[in-house]
Amino acid sequence: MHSEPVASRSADPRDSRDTRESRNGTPHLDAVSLAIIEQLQQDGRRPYAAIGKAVGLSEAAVRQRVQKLLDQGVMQIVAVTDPLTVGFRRQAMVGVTVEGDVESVADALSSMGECEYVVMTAGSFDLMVEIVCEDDDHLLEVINKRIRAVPGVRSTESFVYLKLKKQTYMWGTR
Amino acid sequence: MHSEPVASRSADPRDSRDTRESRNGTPHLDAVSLAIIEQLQQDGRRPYAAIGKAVGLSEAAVRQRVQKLLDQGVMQIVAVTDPLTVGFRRQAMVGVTVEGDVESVADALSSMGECEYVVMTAGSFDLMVEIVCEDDDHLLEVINKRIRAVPGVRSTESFVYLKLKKQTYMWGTR
DNA sequence: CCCAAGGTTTGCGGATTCCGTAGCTCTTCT
DNA sequence: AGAAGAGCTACGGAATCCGCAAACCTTGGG
Repeated sequence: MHSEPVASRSADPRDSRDTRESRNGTPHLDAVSLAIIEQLQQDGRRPYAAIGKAVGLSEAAVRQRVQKLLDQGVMQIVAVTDPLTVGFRRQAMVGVTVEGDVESVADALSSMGECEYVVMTAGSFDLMVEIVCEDDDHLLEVINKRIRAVPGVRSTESFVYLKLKKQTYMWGTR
Repeated sequence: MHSEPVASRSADPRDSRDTRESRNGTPHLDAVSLAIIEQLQQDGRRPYAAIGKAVGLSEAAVRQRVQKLLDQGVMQIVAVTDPLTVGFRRQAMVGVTVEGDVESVADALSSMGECEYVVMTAGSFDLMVEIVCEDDDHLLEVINKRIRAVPGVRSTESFVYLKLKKQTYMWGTR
């Protein structure tokens, strides 16, 4: 592995101090924080000292930045698995079309524990929702009783998962 | 927080030794390993000793189990973010219909770096693929040039992401 | 120009955690 | 019964984590 600091690309030191907020309210991330995230995408348990060496920062500075990123909700460090491997036998992606306010419907779906992933989209669906369930009965209940009962939901189309082929979080390392 | 061991529900000690393989080749997970995963879904950096206290195992045993889960590919511990927050301006879910062998198409798509998530489904699409790109040009190229060029791809439909509303990995804690 | 204020980084020392390993137990196979 | 293998515990040394005070840098007045 290279010991060359990843962030050395950004010659301008002001990059490291830019904390402006972008239009959607999410904090602006400088090159160093991106490099830290990239390290943790490769291994969420990598020691702070090793990250510091890679990005050109002290151990304590990395620790404080990581803590802030977690506090701000920009990043989370978690274990991820294929739910099918871990006993959740039925999963589905559900496309939802909405009449009226899309965001309020999205909020309603987000509040359901079975909805792991909710995203607003452009196209023939207004929302895409990933559902994780115990079994067929559970999945049926969530889709037909709960989701379709939300005011504003016009229609849904379901895509039941057969097999997860790929799941990565490596986009930082391209 | 409770100090009561989570796994104490499973009274039968044989549960802890069951390492049979299920039909699809993925290892069987006992109640203790599930409890460990659940702990790491809450906080991927939680110390082994704390996990051990929660699941009723020694620190070393937890460490060995975690290492094995990682080696087997059952679980990965990583940082996750909303890519839109981190400079990837265009994402999309793409539904793909296939003629011929679906799995070989899935493998081809999985080999593309921009495809973060590939799943085989039942329904009007054979595959759902999540794409992460830098900008519109990049997204256009991936969908129209690369994905549609894969032998066996009959058609695609794209759903460009407007806003990520929810993203969790907490199904273990329901 | 100078200084105060706020935020970030660094450099510690102590507490905690990580890590390899040896020994024990239990199960399985011959 | 004995051997082999898997999993767990105990334990000590190395590495890491963590809180804190001092130093540093930038900004905005006065």
